[in-house]
Amino acid sequence: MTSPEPLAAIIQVALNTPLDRLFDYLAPGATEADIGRRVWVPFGHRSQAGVIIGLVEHSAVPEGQMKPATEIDRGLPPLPDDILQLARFAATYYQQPLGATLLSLLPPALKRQRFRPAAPGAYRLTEAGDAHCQTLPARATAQQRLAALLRQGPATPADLADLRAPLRDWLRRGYVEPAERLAGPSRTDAPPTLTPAQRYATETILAADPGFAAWLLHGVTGSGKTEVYLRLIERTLARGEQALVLAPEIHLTPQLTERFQQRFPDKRLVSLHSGLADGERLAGWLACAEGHADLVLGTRLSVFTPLPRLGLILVDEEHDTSYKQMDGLRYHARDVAVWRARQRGVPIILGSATPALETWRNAQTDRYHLLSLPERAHAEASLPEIQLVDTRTDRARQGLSSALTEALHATLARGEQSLVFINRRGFAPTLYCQQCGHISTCPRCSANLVVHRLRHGFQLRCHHCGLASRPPETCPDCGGMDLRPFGQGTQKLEDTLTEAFPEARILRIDRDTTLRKGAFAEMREAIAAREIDILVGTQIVAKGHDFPHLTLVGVVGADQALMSADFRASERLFAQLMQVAGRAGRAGQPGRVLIQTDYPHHPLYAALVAHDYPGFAKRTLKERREAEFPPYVHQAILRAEARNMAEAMAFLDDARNLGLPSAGPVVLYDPVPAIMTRVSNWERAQLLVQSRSRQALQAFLSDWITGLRARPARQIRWHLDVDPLDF
DNA sequence: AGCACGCCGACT
DNA sequence: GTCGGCGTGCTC
Repeated sequence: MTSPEPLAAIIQVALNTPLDRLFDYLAPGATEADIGRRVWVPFGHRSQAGVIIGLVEHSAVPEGQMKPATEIDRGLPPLPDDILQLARFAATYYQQPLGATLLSLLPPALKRQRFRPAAPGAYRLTEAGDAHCQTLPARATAQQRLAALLRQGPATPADLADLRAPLRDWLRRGYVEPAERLAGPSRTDAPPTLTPAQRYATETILAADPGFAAWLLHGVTGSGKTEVYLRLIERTLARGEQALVLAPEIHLTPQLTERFQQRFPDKRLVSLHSGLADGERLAGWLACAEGHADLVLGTRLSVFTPLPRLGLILVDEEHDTSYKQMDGLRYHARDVAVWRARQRGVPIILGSATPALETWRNAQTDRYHLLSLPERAHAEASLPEIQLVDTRTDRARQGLSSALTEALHATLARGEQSLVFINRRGFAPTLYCQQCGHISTCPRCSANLVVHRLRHGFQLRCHHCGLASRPPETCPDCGGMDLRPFGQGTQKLEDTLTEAFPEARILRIDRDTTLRKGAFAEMREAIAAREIDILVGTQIVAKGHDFPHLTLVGVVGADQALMSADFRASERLFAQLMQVAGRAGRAGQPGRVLIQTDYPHHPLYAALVAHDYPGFAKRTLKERREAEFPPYVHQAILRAEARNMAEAMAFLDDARNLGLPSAGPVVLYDPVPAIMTRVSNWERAQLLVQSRSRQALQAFLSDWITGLRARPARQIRWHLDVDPLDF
């Protein structure tokens, strides 16, 4: 009992290298308690941060080769066992080395030797602190002043500038804790009354057996999914547990954060996303890991945050493709979240108006429990009326049909707001020679150059490699003088609208106008303040923002996606149109949606007009089953890039031959050039691998990748994408 | 992935 | 005679 733990001489360290193995270091004095801790070790010719994964007494590494670890960081809490397990799962499932996985889920600040969490925005008294204040002797003048300040509510570091010594002492003794922000004017509005569907969903989940269960909350836009989340979180917090809420985009989190903080003013809320400065992100992460934070709201990366008291996981807009990481560890945060919920034995709720078909099928086969919110939460807000404008008869001029133009006029006349949605930024998608039909293409990519308008003049830009150039004066092919922008982009549509509605205040929202930090928030405020009549925007405006005065949505250029070679394009289009349609008409005003199309009889549009997601899903799933596509099979893609296509294809041919003997039930298709054949002068090819059995695929992949990594791949860049979302 | 070692062309 | 090109090989 009192005997010291045996002195483990050797630690196994995970490091950020592409080498899929651990490295042993001498660390006299290391104990089991150091597992999960950061450690600094000499590696090759420099020093690296690693994570201690295990302790051993003997190593296969020859004695003379083993180096001593430089320093174990015992100042921070170690990564808890469940996070190590979660990382192990993700590394195995997504075929990424454990070291690279672990170090990518650590806040970046922890990978540097010197780091400092940002000072919190404010401090506040804890319950213990409150009690302590009652018993303060009168002569403890500094503490008396501190108590007086803090008992009025949270105080900022500036307020407490001359009280830093007692503050530090109180922090250490747990009388004071960091507060994420000053509690705003504490709104004590009674929570809204639940609709019957909301009440049913809430009560069903609350009444369920404790432990893991996955719920799909399928609710049309405006049906009040967030209110259901809030009720579930309320109970989680009341039990002293932590809730983890994932949201797809940084832009979306401020709105949610505000709403959550207002509802739970005395709880500590942390928001985590990659837009934070390293210090802020570390501070938030530590608050979670140390159990001080009650509610975590974050983008996909926050699924890996240590949470000792985790009691509930929510994934909002679970179908959103930004949950899938597109490089490095190519994980899907929703899927990792489900695994984590099961591991921790807590419920998880996936919310969406248009669930991913994978998720919908899981609900159909009872792996997930389905709960539906079929109506909008406000009795007076009915679903928007979706109409198709047949652009074969009502020809669009400069992108606008007469039906849409009239509707915009009428909306403007009523003093209400409109949104024109077009998923193409820039001025026009191509520059076209009237004489010979030449279209300007990127010299480095197999893509057309997009025309952008600058303050003076035009620019050609490649949306894939970033190349920007001046438009040629004459056609490079035939010398023709008549080069014209062809087609519609947000900028041109903005011009067209300005001309057609000179009296309207028009605002364009796309990635180009929201690059500046805070720009998006300003625009949102301008819209809320009714300083804008017509919005023009890309998908960035489609996602989850409430614009209460918006009653008309026009959709331009949607047909584009119907032509895509990607089998998921129609699923994405349906979700996107449903989402943008949901922007129309919320608080009591009916909404109207006009979609311009050359294919008014396409079944996708028919389902959309009927607000019939289940019908769309049923039909699409049937097609997927017949074509042997996900979710009926599981896929992985081996992608290769080389300076020329032959090399990329040769690498994949070779990889295929390597895999064939052990493929078993796994099908290896022939390598093919990627849809985007060339990007930044790298030619790309891919090899699709699939199986009905996820286990069989997993087993195959791990051997295959090990074999692939073992062979030299000169001049080839390659990676494996498990459960790829695009091709 | 880094980063150094290593063996062949144009420069003070 | 050297600086440096990036091929190849290693990292406890």
